[in-house]
Amino acid sequence: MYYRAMSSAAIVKKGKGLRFDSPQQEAYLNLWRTYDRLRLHEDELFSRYDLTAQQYNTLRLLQAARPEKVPTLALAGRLVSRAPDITRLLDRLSERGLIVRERPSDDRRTVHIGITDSGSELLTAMAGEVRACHRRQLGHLDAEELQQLADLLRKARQPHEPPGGNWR
Amino acid sequence: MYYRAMSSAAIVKKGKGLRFDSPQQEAYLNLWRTYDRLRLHEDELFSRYDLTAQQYNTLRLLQAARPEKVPTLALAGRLVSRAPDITRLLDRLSERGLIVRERPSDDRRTVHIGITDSGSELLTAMAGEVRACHRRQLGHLDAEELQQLADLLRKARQPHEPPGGNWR
DNA sequence: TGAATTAAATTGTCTGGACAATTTTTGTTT
DNA sequence: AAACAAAAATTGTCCAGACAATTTAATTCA
Repeated sequence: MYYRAMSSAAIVKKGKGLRFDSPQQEAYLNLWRTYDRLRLHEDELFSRYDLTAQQYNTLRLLQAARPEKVPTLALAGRLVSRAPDITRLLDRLSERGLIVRERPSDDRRTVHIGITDSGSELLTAMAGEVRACHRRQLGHLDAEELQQLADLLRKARQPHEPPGGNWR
Repeated sequence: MYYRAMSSAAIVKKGKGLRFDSPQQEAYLNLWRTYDRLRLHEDELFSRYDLTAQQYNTLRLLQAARPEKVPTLALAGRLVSRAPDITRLLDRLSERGLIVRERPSDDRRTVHIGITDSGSELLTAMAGEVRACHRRQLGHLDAEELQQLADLLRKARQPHEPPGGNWR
């Protein structure tokens, strides 16, 4: 009786810190906050190279696909974060000579994207700093914790991945 | 010898899926992707009420502080995501009558923010849907997994929290 | 074959986020 | 007390994200 009458907010209450309405909300807000905090490190690094995290990620995917080229839509599907603005993102990389676009004659609807030598060299030049950044972000967790975290995160988003997704 | 000569990328390689340069990168990219996927649910809900997640979070914090009012800077520090634009965020909420601003006469530098009845009513009206949203996001994890996830996330960001932070 | 449908990318437009610079008020120092 | 420094908020400006609408090309099918 008492329990049923209790507001749901009370369930997670203990001590006198911040409260959450449910364990799901607690997990989600922690996810948000943690992402936001760790992102600051990446942003600082990438902005020194005039890149956004999304742009770097794009270059990284193109590098992994090399020497193949990747259709725009396939690329968009593999990006970490949704990209309704993929065309202009590619415009910016293209203007700097980091990628090339090419319309195949057999299907002129699609555009295939490849990384240029200049793009590859940029990634190589950044590699050390990127690794150092990830160590600053999460170097204080041991191998088992990192594994657990990655596994839990995969499980958390698993129902929300599109059916034929390349993530997973 | 062989191990040292191996490229760091190879360490995480196995099978033929996507590769990561390091366990830290793997964890971080999973964090990013998972946040991005789960965020879509919230965004859909909040946008139906013409709110951003950040705005909703602001109202939620003000509600929790009620009937106290909260100085702008203290509010900014408790928000999930960094808010360099706090003034205009509050402008938008204020124009809709969801919050009130007040300049205390003893320190006219600060502005104290409070939620209005109208703001409270909005939160109440949304409460059910918000809970349902969180269940859709993470309802497939059991209590132990949610706890583990939240704990790991807290530990992951712990070195990156500001010293006197209200988050933690 | 020609019309309708679908696929893929691009463009227009608005809003919010980032960051530097500025204003207003208070505190401090000699 | 005047000058300077610090705190808090606001404003200006630029850029990326969201989302709808449009264009271009390929496929289907009647």
